[in-house]
Amino acid sequence: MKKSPTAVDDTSPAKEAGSRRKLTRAEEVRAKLADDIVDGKLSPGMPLDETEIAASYGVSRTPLREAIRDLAAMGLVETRPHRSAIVTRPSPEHLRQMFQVMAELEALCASLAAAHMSLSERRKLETIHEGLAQILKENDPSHYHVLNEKFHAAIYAGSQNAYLVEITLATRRRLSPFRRAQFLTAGRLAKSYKEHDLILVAILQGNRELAAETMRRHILTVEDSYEEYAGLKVT
Amino acid sequence: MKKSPTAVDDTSPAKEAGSRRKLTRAEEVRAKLADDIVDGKLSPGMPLDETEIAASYGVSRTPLREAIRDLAAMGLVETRPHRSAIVTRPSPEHLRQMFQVMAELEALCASLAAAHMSLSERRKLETIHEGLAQILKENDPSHYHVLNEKFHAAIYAGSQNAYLVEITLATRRRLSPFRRAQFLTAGRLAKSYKEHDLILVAILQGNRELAAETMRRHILTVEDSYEEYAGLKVT
DNA sequence: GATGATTTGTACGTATGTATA
DNA sequence: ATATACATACGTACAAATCAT
Repeated sequence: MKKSPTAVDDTSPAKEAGSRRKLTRAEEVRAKLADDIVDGKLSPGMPLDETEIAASYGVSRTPLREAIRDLAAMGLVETRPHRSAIVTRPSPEHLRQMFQVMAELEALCASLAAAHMSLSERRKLETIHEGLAQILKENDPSHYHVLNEKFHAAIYAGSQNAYLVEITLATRRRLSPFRRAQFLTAGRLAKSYKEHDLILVAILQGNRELAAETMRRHILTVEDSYEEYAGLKVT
Repeated sequence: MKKSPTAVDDTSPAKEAGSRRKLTRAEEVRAKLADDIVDGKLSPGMPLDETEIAASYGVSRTPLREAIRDLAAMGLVETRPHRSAIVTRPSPEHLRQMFQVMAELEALCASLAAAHMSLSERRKLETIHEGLAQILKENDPSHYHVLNEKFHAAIYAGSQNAYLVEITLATRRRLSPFRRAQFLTAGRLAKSYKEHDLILVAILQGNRELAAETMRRHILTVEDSYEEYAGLKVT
């Protein structure tokens, strides 16, 4: 596991759990580029020169082009014929819309999880939450981020709906470049943990409405936090 | 407009409204393959031989491979390294999950539309609905289908959320191969129209909850209708 | 289980379209 | 506006992996 800490897994369209089959060059390059975009090493708006990048990864342009096409389908880059692909730079309005949908998707996950999560899944979620409490004490944003992803992923899985998990993760990945800074704003760590606590309780109680509502609020708070950091907020 | 009646538009990842720029070969082939899958000319499980299909379309394997990769990202085909891509054949369980998510996405669209639809959008929706009434009299399933798509698309647009529109349309496209037969079941046309009527009224009244609930029911009824037709239903 | 046939994955050269002087 | 430079789109050849016998 030498992936970057901020990497969102499941870069593949159709993914099997632990299958460690040999990757094609196109898949390798796609994974690397996706990570670089998700954790901000490639900034929104930046053009991706095929020849240049292919050379830098030591592959020909063919697999690189396939990788870029996948990234375009994921929404991470935008392509137009005969022009370089560029890292997606959504307008503030489009970003707002994506956060709104993200909030609803996660709320739906939470609601379904409250209804259908298995006992072992509930225990696992609690364990992750306790881990977050530990990290909170040490005030370590980067470690918090990793476990935070797991907390949310555990709730997605609890929905017992693979398709919902798929589109929720895909949306999360698209938003990742714009959520990175969230834990840098003052006191966000502690607030996030408290929100998680409310969500966890609601899910464990099997209260679907409450789970949905607390999760929705949690996500929209993340958006606020980003806007605050990025200086987009009017407030 | 010589596209097949059942074709779901917006095959492109990033689409501009009326931009009629010259398509690349990869885009042309992708559009054709997507249509063929969506309206069932290519059956789930069928392998797509690259050499064969490339020859049949008169293009080389390079653009064809790019097209297949896009289809894989859309979920219309499944690919595994060094194996032929096959038209996606979801399990009954996975199909159920997709319909569940579809119902929630459309319900969200309807809810947001009830809150935010513009006056001209409302009028357009009414016009479409009246067109459906006309077609209903003539009992013409194929024409009903075309306008039915427009009815739903109009509601998506009314949500004022481009990202929601994007993923809802994408989900609809993925489900299309499994919804084709819905209007063949007895009386489905008339029932569908009545459901639309309830949805329309709720939206025009600005009743978000009711709009969501009537839409959710409508979609799940479509699923039932498919299952009935496909013989999957236990009832 | 090994070997040949078949199909996919990759490299590279040329054609074509875009941007800029 | 025309031409030139440059990046992408596509075709073809070969390598590598799968499958069929």
